[in-house]
Amino acid sequence: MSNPRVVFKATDFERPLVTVDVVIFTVMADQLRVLLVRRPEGDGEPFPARWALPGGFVDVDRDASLLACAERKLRDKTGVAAPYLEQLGSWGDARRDPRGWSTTHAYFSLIPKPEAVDDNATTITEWLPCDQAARRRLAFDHNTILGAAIERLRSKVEYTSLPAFLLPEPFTLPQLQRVYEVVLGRPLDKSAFRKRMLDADYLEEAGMVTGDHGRAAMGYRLRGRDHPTVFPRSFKSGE
Amino acid sequence: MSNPRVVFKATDFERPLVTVDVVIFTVMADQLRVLLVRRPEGDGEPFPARWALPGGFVDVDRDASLLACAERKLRDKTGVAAPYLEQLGSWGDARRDPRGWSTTHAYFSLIPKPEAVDDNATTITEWLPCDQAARRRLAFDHNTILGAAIERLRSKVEYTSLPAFLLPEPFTLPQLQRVYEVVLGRPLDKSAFRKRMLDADYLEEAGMVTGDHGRAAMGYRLRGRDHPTVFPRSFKSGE
DNA sequence: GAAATAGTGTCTCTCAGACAGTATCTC
DNA sequence: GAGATACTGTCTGAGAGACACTATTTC
Repeated sequence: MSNPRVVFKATDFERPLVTVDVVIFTVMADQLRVLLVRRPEGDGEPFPARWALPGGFVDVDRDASLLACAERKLRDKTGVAAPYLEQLGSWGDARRDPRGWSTTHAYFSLIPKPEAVDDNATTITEWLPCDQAARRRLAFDHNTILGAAIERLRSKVEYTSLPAFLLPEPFTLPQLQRVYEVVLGRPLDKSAFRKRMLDADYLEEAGMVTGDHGRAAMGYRLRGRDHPTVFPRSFKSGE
Repeated sequence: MSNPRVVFKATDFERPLVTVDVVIFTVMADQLRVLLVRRPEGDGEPFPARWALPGGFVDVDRDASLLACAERKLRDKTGVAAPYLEQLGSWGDARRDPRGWSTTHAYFSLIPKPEAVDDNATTITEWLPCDQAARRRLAFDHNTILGAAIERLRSKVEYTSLPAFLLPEPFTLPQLQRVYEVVLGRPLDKSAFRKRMLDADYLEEAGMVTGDHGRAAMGYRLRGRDHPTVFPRSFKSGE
């Protein structure tokens, strides 16, 4: 469908680069950790050998949508297929990537501690404690993105069931409370915690689980794995 | 910088289209309204003559960043330079634009009722009550985006000072309460409302304002126009 | 003074946190 | 039974909503 007149078409604009990055959190050894990958050192690669968030270009032939692209990248790096995956935001400007005006669509994901470190030989990856990762000088503007992800996570943990996605099912309430405490960085009252979790009615019993010592505990499963539950109030009013 | 070897460079990927759309809210005549623009009818234009959110392609030569691009589009359509502008999210897939795989970075903005409808002759615009706009069949996936914006706004109004950005300064507490009620679609208790607003300490007195009838009221200004204030709790616990 | 609007005081109920007590498991 | 962990009950204090009351303005 060629146009005989000389017309400036909107699609003739020079197009920015389009990428997707995923901030993947888990809890290992009572620490909140994030997955980083090492940038390749090939010719013309930006930020060679720097640590970065997993991500890359949208492939218009393979990816039906941005979300599908994020899912693909998550699957490639962790093997996890049905995680909690939420959009974090987008960043784009002329200078974040030396190859040109570029945009990234950042997602953030919560997964249970991966069984085996799915050692995809092509990339070097590392599960780094969040605070350490935030202090490293990452590639691109990934410090900004990671910072936003941590902030969003910490904030949402105050009033949502998000931490449940960091645990393998079934999990017990004490285990869940521990995860909340790890992410928030402060202890919570057991009684108040249990009241909130059970009143919210987002858990379903899944039989008793016996630990190493002490009394056995009830195991729970999420009632809906697609959306987190929002609690009516925050922990520690006002704080 | 040509490379003698035949190397597939990442930047050789086919690039999606990159656009920015802005959902601009205001309150007029005790109604929450959103700005829509009519799509042009030129040759090859998608969704000719349909209503759409204001937006368009990122111009890599003019726009330093996505935010700057959104600010430009807002300024062009409303003349407002320093509004409340927040990123809403991004959408992108192979089918939302007939011209090809496209992405949009959506922002949402709150502005006081514009003085004069800045009738930029080049585009037809309309301030449409939100609910009506949401029922129209808009161009692209703009119904989805508008829906997300309304949901985000309504949700944030429950626990933030966002509605203050919908009013010209100085405003009185009764005026502010009216805006809250308009956006939330339900009445609020005067006493509780005032306590919340004043306790949050985000307003600064700006002299008495006398209305048409009745007692004069204290006028207020926002202490910080950059970030909204988050209240410790929501209106109507739990609801 | 009446009408209209702005602003305050008080009561009550709910709910989250504190914390102590009870239950059940392993050794 | 001791130690460890899971779970529950009760008290208390803070805070939001309901609602009635007071204050200040115009006519």
